[in-house]
Amino acid sequence: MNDLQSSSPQAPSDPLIEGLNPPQRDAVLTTEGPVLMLAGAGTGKTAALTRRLAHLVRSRLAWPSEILCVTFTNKAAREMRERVGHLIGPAVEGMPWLGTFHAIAAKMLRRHAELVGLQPNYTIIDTDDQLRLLKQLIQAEGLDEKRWPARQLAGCIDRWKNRGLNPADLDAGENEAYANGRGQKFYQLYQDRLKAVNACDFGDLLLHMLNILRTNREVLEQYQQRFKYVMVDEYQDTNQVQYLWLRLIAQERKNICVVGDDDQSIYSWRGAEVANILKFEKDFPGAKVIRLEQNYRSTPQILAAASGLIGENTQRLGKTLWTERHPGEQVRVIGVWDAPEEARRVGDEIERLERQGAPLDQVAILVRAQYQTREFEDRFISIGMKYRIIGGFRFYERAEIRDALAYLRVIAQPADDLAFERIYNAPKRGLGAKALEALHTLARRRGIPLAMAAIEIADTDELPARARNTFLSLMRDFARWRDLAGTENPADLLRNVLDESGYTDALQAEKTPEAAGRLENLVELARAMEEYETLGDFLEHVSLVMDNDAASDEEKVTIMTMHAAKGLEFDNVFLPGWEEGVFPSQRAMDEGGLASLEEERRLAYVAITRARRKCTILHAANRRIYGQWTSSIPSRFIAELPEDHVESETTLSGGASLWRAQWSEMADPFAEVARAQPARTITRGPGWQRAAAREFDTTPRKIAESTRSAASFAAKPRTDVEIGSRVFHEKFGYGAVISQEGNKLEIDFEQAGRKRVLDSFVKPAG
DNA sequence: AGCTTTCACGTTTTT
DNA sequence: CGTGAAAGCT
Repeated sequence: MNDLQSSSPQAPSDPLIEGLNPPQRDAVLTTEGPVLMLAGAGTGKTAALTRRLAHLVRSRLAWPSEILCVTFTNKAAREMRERVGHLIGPAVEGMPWLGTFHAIAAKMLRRHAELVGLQPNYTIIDTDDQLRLLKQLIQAEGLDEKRWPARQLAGCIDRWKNRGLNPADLDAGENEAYANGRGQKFYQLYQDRLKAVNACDFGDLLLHMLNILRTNREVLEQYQQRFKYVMVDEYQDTNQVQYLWLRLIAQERKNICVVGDDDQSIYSWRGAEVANILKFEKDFPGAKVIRLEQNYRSTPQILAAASGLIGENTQRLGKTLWTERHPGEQVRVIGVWDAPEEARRVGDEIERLERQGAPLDQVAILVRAQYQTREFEDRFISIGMKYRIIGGFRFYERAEIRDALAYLRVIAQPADDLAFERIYNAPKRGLGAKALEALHTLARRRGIPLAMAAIEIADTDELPARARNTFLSLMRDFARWRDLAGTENPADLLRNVLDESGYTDALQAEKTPEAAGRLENLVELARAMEEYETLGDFLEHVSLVMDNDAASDEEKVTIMTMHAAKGLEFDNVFLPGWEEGVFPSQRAMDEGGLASLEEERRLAYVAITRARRKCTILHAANRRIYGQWTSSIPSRFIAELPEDHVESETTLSGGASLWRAQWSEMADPFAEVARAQPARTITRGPGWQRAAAREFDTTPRKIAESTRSAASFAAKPRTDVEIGSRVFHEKFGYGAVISQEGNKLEIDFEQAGRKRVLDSFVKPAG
């Protein structure tokens, strides 16, 4: 991001530290001993980190293969590799230990698999497989899966693994977390089952390695010797296993440099422990703490707003960000009547930016929850604004891709029952639940994998002959493909498998647009396989490394969650939905109390600091949540923004009085404050703060008349339209009224089709 | 065996 | 309101 930064007068001799500010140089040159680099948002931490790595190699302190460098995401690892490559050239190829925690742990585990009862070609299963497996176990134990959902169990197991706990390590309390004290039992059953099918889940990669390092002195010493230097990015996101794992490896040489920002810790809900960064100095006594506080990204106005907000948090190491950039514009806060207006408003603003020549790929809308994206999507489609939504399904999560991978998994590893179950009847071969049941029974009795049972069942009279023959011929196909895997490259193997299994034919027979898309995806998958030598190589990459942030060449507005935006930056950032209950999220606060509130605040901080030039925050008085119109008051985070750096505006003129009236009906403490304010300002200030301090219940509540929409408060139902009458609507044109409910009309438009609209938007026609 | 209807449920997400 | 997954129906 900021490779070339304004440098201080004295010219450094080493080009690696040229252009770095003093703390950054310090971080690069302090190679020995523990280092904690506290790097605020936009302070050039990646520049410091990559140059430090390059410095270690260039000055011959370590060979590239002697440096362990861990990141959280593949994207970060890729970026790091690329940037280090620019600095040290092809030597970067010799860095096998630069990667994500999971990729590195998986690589280590391949070497020591037998120590935890696995074979080196173990399969890495994803959450989907994990859930299916757990469901089977729950059913097999005769539990009601509704009462004790597999999701819940999966959540428990994940949390235990994140904390480095094996089944035997659970205490009674933990055991209670699932099905009245059967947590441990199910955890154990699950681990046994995984071992039986020679598989690992994501959590296992780290936990198995930790177990190995804990119990095998030679293995531990081997890694302690090898890694002369350890570096960790986004240290505030490490969970307990990762922490323990790092500590074991680094505790001998103590050359560990961690980089992070406690203010940007937003993943505690998936096991990250801010405590790890807070206690680093205790874990590694004598650690040198380096603060990167010069921000190269945002304007002082944006920075001040964000700093003021995060200052409300109590548990922090504390940093003071500063910048040399020009002041810029204040953060703007806009209040609107409802969510559609919010989307309209953002659309208008972006169109204005566009007219001023701002590139659309420098505009982002960051939301708290995925459902908020729809409103913008709808609006942008109707005004023809180019946009892309980040998130949702990843390439390898699509059904057809997973099916294809399942075929490959059974080829590579016949014991992979989960993969077998996925494709034994895909495409449809007339094998159903009872056929699978028979296989399971046989497999269990003989202690063999399903794929093997599918062959042996031919010699029994368990199933109709037709089903037995189908199994047998399928297994003959697999035998042939397995041979093929030895000679052909993975891509061609896949093409053969898809054709010969009938998978391609089945999709072609569908003749739907979706099926066509699926076929394309499969072609794409085969193409992606071209670069891999062996099937095993490919399978490892697909489960750990394959992501698809499809880089689009077109200029589009980006819509994504605040979480997904971490690490990114945009000239213009829009932050909609800043209302109590939405952001901070009600659910988070219900579950985690004050700690969660602080995490939500950190999320707000992350969101604001994504903006380089202009940050616009919006809040709506009404929004539909789960189909129910819900009224909310502005987020407390808005009140926490320092006033001097904020410019407020509301479009609630006529509507505002209604809005306030609505709140006063409910004896809301803010109603008074709101009424006391001039119409064009947002309700905040001392009154707001006081009210907030009293912990008033700010849960969004259902509007009194549940049958009427919130918008119905804006006007009484109209009497000048009736069923069947012809009306005109600004956007949809002419249409006939089908029904009237409150002030909502259902209209059959001549052009736009059937729609539900507010009666205030239509005029009687002719 | 496969399709339809009903019912519950509903952040954030990487590997 | 929409979606997804489990029972019910043909």
